[in-house]
Amino acid sequence: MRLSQYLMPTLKETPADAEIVSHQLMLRSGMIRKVAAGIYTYMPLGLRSVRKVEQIVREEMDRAGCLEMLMPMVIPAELWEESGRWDQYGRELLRLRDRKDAQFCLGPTHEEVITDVVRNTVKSYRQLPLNLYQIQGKFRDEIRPRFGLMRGREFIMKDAYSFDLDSDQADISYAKMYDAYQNIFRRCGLNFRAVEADTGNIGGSFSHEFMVLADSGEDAIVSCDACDYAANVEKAQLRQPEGRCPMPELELEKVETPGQKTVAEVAEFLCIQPQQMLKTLLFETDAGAQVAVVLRGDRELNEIKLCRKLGCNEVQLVDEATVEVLSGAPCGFAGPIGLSCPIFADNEVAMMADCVAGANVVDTHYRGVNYGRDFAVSEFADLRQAEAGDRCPRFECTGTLQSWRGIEVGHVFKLGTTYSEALGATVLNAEGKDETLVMGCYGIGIGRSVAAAIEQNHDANGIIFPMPIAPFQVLITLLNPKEAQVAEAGETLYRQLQDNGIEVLLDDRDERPGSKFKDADLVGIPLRVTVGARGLKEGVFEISWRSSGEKMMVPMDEALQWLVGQVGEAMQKFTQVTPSTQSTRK
RNA sequence: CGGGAUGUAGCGCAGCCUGGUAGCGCACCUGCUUCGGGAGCAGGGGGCCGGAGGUUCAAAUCCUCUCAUCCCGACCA
Repeated sequence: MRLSQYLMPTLKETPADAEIVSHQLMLRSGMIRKVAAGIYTYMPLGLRSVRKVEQIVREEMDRAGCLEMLMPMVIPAELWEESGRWDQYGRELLRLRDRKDAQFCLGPTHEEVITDVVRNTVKSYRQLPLNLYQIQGKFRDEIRPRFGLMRGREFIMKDAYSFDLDSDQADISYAKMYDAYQNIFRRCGLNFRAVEADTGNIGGSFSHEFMVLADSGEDAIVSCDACDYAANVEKAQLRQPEGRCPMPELELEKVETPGQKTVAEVAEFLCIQPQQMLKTLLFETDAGAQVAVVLRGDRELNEIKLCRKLGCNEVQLVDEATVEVLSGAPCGFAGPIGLSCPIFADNEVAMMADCVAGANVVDTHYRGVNYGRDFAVSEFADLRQAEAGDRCPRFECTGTLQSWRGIEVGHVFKLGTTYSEALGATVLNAEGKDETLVMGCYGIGIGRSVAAAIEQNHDANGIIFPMPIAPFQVLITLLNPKEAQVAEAGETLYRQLQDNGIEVLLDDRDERPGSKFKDADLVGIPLRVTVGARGLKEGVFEISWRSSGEKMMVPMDEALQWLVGQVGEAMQKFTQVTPSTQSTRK
C-alpha cells in the first residue's frame, strides 16, 4: 500500500477526551474515529490490526475443532423471553421494534440464538461434541462506556458455544478452549495470565478470565508467588485464619469520639491501628433483607462473596436514614453490639480481641470489644477482598499473593444446562433417551485485544506493534520521493517485498523527513526501511526495528532476503503453540 | 443512575468574570524556497460559539431548560 493513496489521518496532538494511552494512540495514529460514546469507526489501518487478531482467533478455533458460523445481530424478543432474560437483562439490552411493532433486541451475547439453532438441528449424541463460534459485532448499552475500544457499546467479539452430552465431556471442551486461548493470546504477542474468575450473572459452574497485565487494567487480580494459583480478586478465596484468638484483656468501655466517623479518623483519634478496629457495614439485598457485615477495620468487603453467602444477586449499602433506624445512630457509629439485624462477619473477626467498634450511639465507640463475650454473629464467612500479602489459598502451598491490574480480553465459562434446559435443547443418547445438552461459552474481545496490545507495547513516540498483529509488517520511508534514484530503489524493494508475501506500506508522500519519521514511530510498524540518497551512495538501506530503535545498514541486494527472514522469524517467535494436550486444568 | 467537569474551525486551545462586528497554534489550499526527526516566507479557504427559549438596543459572553461528551463509582469481552 502506498501511503500517498491511503487514508491514515494521524494527529499531532492528543484528543482531549482520550484518557488512556491505547485510546490516545489509536486516535492519533488514525486507527479509529469516534462516532458516538462507545461507538467507533475502524479506519483502514485499525481494521488491519483487528483483522489480524480475528485471523489468529479463527485459526486457533478451527485448530481446536470449532466451526465458524454467523448469527444475526437483531434477535426477536421471543427467544429471550424463553430463556427468561428479556425481563432479567435490564437496560444494557438495547430493545427495538420493527414496523409491525414486534419487539427485538440487539444481541449482546448469543446463548439463546445458538441454543435455538442447536435444538432444531442436533438430534443425536453422535453429532457431539459440537463447538460453534462467530466473530461479530455485539451491542451492550453499557452504563459507562470508556477508554475507546476498551469498553465500547458496540464491539467486535468472538463468541463460541460448546455442546456436550454430559458434564465430563463438557470439561474436555472447556479445557480445549482454555488451551486454544493460551495459543491465541500468545500469538497476539500479549503478556497475559489466565485467572480463576467469578461466573457473574451469566451463571455456570466455573470460569477463567484471560487477563492482559497492564497498570491501566480495570480488573484487580492476585497470583501466588510460589504456585500457579491466580484469580480475579472478585473470586479469590482466602484461607481460614490460623492460630487461636487471643484472650480478652480489656473490659468493654464506651469512649467519646465526637465527629470521628471513618475507620481512619477513629484510629487516629484513639491512637490505635485500623487493624484493631471492627468495621460494620449495613446492607440491603435485592430481596429486601437487611444485614450487617463486620470486617477488620483495614479490610475491604467483597460484595460478590457477600451476595453468594446471602444467596442474592445484589447488595447495596443502606441510605443514611436506614442506618439511623437500624443502628440508632447516624452514619459512622455502627457496631456489632446490640444490632437487631443479622450479623455476618468475616472469618478474620473471630481472631480479633480487644477491638474498637461503633457503639450505635452518636459520637461514641466501644473499646475492648470481644466476639463471644460482647456480641454474637449469625455466621462467619470468607467475605473480604484478597490483597497482596495474603497467604495463597491452596491448601498445600506456602506462597504469598501478589496483586496486579489486568485487562480482561477473554473469558471461558462452563455454563452447564442453564440455557439448554430453558430452551429444551436435548439429544438422544445411546439408549435412545432424551439428554439435556451441557454447554460452555467462550468470549474474546477482538478490539479490546488490539487496545490491550497497544497498552502493553508503546513508548513516548507511539505504538510498538508486535509483528503478528501489526497493520503492516514493513514500512518503507522514501526520504525524498522526488529524487529518481530514491524513488526507484524504494519502489523496487516495495514490489519485491510484496511479491514475497510481506505486508508493506510505502511512505511515498511528498512530506518532509521529520513528519514521516514521526508518523512511522506513531503508527508502530515493526520494521522500517529508510531510503535516502545518503544510503544509496553507499549501496545500503538503513533498516531499523521500531521496538529497539536499533539501526542496521543492509546492502541493497541483500535487503529483500534479510527482511523476509526477519519478518518470518518475528512471526515465528509468537507462533509456537501448545500442542493440544487437553489441559487438565479447570 | 449518583458525584465532578467540559462543549468556540478537522485537532489543541484563548475569548466569557466586566455583553459591543469571533481569535491563536497545528492541519488544509496556492506559490516560491527548503528537504535525515513534526521547515520558512507570502497569500487563501473554512464557524448557526452544542441546541432551544429568555433578558437586552445588542449575547460566544448573563439567566432557564435541554442535548452531547469526558472523568470517578456499581456491570462486562
